Amino acid sequence: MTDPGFFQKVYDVCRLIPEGRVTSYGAIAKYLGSAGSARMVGWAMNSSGRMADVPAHRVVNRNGLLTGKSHFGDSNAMQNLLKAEGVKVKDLKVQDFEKLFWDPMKELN
DNA sequence: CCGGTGACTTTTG
DNA sequence: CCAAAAGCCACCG
Repeated sequence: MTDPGFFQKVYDVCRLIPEGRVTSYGAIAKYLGSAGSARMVGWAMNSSGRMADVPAHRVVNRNGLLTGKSHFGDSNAMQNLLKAEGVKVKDLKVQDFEKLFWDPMKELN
């Protein structure tokens, strides 16, 4: 709390993602000031389930591809969650990704 | 302090 | 077009 690490920030940003919107690991990493540590963002999500309930399904890779779906348990879980929020997903890929892309740098400033 | 690790990203072959 | 490698950096033991 007094010493928020990278992970803690990642959780916070993920929870700030509005429904029906998505973002990329790199964007979050960049927002945190550590561009290039995109992998750490994904890794943080891996622990997120144990430390905090984070909508990791709103975070996808740079192509809008649901790369992390494998960690949800079922391949359809992540895709299903996004669809439930109004995000169109096809073949584990976000449709209109550019339109639904939520940039913390821009939105949160 | 050091090494392993990883849900990324980009470049090369 | 598909496959592989490297660069990247923070957390954990």
